[in-house]
Amino acid sequence: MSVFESVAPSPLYQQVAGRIREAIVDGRFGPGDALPGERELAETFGVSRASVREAMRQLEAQGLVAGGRTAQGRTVARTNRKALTQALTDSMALQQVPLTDLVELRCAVEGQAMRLAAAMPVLTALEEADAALATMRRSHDDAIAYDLADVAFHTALVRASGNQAMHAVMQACRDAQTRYLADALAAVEDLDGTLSRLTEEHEAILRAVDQGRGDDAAALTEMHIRGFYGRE
Amino acid sequence: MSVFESVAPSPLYQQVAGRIREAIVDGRFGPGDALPGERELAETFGVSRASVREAMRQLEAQGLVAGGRTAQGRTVARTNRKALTQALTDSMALQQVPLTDLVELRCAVEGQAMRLAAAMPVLTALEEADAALATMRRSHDDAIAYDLADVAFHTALVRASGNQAMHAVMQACRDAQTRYLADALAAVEDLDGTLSRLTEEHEAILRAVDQGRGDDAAALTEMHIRGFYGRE
DNA sequence: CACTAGGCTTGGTCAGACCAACCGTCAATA
DNA sequence: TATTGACGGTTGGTCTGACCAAGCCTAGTG
Repeated sequence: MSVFESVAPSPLYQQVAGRIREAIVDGRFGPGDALPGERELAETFGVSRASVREAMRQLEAQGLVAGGRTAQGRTVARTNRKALTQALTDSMALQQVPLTDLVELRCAVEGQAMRLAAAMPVLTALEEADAALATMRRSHDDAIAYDLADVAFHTALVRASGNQAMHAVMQACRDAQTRYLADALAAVEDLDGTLSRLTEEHEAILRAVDQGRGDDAAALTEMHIRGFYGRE
Repeated sequence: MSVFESVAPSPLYQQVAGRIREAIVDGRFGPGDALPGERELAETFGVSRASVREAMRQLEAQGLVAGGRTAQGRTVARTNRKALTQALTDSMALQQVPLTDLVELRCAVEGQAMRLAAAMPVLTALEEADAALATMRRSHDDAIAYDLADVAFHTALVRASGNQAMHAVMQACRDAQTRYLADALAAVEDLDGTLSRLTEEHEAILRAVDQGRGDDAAALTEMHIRGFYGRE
C-alpha cells in the first residue's frame, strides 16, 4: 500500500451507497424499516436519481436492502443470508474455495457448537432437532425431503448452542453445500441403507448433546460430516 | 413456494445481471478478461445503458466484476473474496452478534486452522506471520500499530492452513470485533506489559505451528483469544 | 355504509447528452 | 531517428427529464 491516500474521489454512487450502508449498519435504520424514496435520497445527497439507483443496486446485492418492491418504498433487509450464501456459492463456483475447505470449516464450527450446546442447550432448538429427526426417519425413500430435514437438524443443533455467529456461518456452509449433497446422494447405491445409517448418526449426536456429553457430540459430528463428504 | 413459476418478469437489470453472471460462472469469461463496454452490452441485450449499469453495480457488489476503472472497459474479477468477507461481516453486524459469540467462533475456527497449518503449512504465509511478529515487538508503545500487526499475524497463520473458507470467516470475525477492540484496550492498565505478554503468546503459537505441534498450537490460540477478549 | 374513480407516489426504464480520463495514432520537432 | 505533443475516439461516470405500471390514499358516489 502507498504512503499516500488516494486523491481521486470514489464514484458518487459508491459514496452514496457507503453513507446508506453506514446508516443501516449503525442501526439508524432498523431491519424492516422503510427507506426514503429514490427521489428524496437524490435530493438529500445532492446527486441524480441515477446515482442513487446504482447505489441501491449495490446495497441490494449486498443484502442490506430488501429486493422486494413493496409499494411504499424499499425496506431495510432483515437478513443478508441470501447474499452470504451467494458469495460462498460463487467462491466455490469460481474454484476459490474447494468443498474440502467447507467440510473442514463445518467440522470446526459444528464440533465446537455441539460442545456449547451440550453445556448450555437452548431447549426449544433441541425440540426442533428432534422433530427434524422424526421427519428423517419418515423420509428414507425421498432424498429431497431427507436433505431438507437434515439441514433443519444441523441448523437446529447449532442454534441450540446459542451462538449466532456460528449459526450464520453454518447456514452459509449448508446452503452452499446443498448442490453437492444432491450429487453425493445420487451416487449412492443403497439409498435406504445409507439414509438409515445417517439417521442413526444423527440420533447419536442428539443423544450426546442431550446428555451433556459435549466432546462425544463434537467427535460424532465431525465423523458424521467427514464421513459423508470426505472422500479425499 | 408456489406450484407455478412467477409470471411477472423480474426487472431488466436483474435479468441482465443474471445473464452476465452465468457467462462468468460458466467460464465464458475468465478472471481478468475484459467485458464488453456498457454501450455494447446495452445493444446486445436490447436495453438501455442505465439498466446495464445497474446490472454492473450488482455484479460489482457480488465480486464478480472488478471495481477498478481501467481505461479499457471493465474486467472480470479475479476473486470475490471481498464480497464474501463483506457478507459475513454484514451478517454479524446486522444480527448484532455479541462479542462472546465472536470469540467462540474464532476459537473454533482458528484452533482448527492451527492444526491444519501445523500439519501442512503454507510456507510463505509462515514467513508473513514472522514478519508481523517482528512488527509487534517494535510496537509495544503504539496500540494501533500493534493491532494492525496482530491482525496480520492471525490472518497469515490462518492462511497458512491453506483453507480459504476459514480465512474468510476469520477476517469477518476480526472486522466485526474491531468495534469492541477500543473497549478492550481501554480496560487495559499496563499497556506495555500486556502487549509484551501478547507477543510472547504469539511467539509460542508460531513456534508450535512451525514445529508441527498442531494440538498445542490450537490450545495456545484458544487461550490467547479468550485471554484477551474473554472476561465473561 | 360500501364502493369506485382519481390523483399521487414509487420503482423501473428509456433516450440523449456532457465530462474527464485514457488509448492509440500520427505528424511535428529536436 | 527518437522524442514529444496534439488529436480523435472510446470508456465509464453523471445528469436531466421524461414515461409507465402498480399500488396507496382519498374524496365523491351509489
